[in-house]
Amino acid sequence: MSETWTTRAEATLTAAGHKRGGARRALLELLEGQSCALTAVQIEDALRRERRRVSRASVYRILEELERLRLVQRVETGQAMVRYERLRDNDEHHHHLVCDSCGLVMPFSDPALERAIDRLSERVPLAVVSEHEIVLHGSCRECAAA
Amino acid sequence: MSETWTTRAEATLTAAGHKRGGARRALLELLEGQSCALTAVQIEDALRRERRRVSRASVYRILEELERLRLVQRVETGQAMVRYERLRDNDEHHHHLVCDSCGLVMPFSDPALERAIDRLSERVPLAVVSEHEIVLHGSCRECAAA
DNA sequence: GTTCCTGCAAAAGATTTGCAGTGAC
DNA sequence: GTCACTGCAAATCTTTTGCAGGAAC
Repeated sequence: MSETWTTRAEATLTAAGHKRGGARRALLELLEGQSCALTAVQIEDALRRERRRVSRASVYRILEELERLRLVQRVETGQAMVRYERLRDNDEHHHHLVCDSCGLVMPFSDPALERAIDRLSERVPLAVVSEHEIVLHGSCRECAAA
Repeated sequence: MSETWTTRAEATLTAAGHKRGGARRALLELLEGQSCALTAVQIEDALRRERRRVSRASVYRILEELERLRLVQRVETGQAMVRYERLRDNDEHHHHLVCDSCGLVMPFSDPALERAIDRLSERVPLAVVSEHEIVLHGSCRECAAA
């Protein structure tokens, strides 16, 4: 990738008529470095740890706008809180495994599954399929051993 | 199917040490007849329409217990409210399509996709995969035409 | 100077819990 | 008689909104 996600995000935001802001900048940089989805509270805590305190309201407002611009994707894992992660290019697109005992969330990806979804998307009673989300629930190795 | 889901559910509940109760009975019968997932509020409203008023607290408590006993499955569609539906046999197992414009939720099923998930489940870093959930987002035909 | 950005506090929703009375076994 | 079931009201928790001051352009 010749440009980072953050760079692209800032360009998209500018094109959409947004000005720059410190809170949003901090949030973009945080999301850039994440390998998997975080909740709003986790994001707030992570930023606080970096001494870049951002109010919860701003976290939600920024995430909402990033989602609208298709820069961020919501992930629902059945844990009462929505998670967010940056929308990835196809080649690093992933889905999620959830351990229902301890709440651990892990990413996974599977080309065969993506192909099955792509083929399916043509045959389904939606005019447009813009996104898909797959979550596998179960027990992680640690919890299963316990 | 030689026994209904409701019959099986009541047997499971009895085996788990539960007594009978009117609210739960009404809820089981309602879920039996549904073709797709409902929110707790929709369940409460549907029961009220049948003159079988059940308090919201009971709806949630009953659904929670039914989920624990694997009689009901939660479905998250990114609409701020969790949906619930009875857990179906493999041959009527389905997933969900969501129209992000109007909120319509529709079921779909696809054997090829299920096979891909089954194969995948063997290779994934979870000791046990108990369930999976697939949601496709997009625009329904009506919203896309408008 | 105008419009966007942000934090704070309050509000809004969905879901859960405490308690007291009723009902099943 | 005991323990489960239920409704009501209150509490909890996540997410959203209103407002006022500050910053970007």
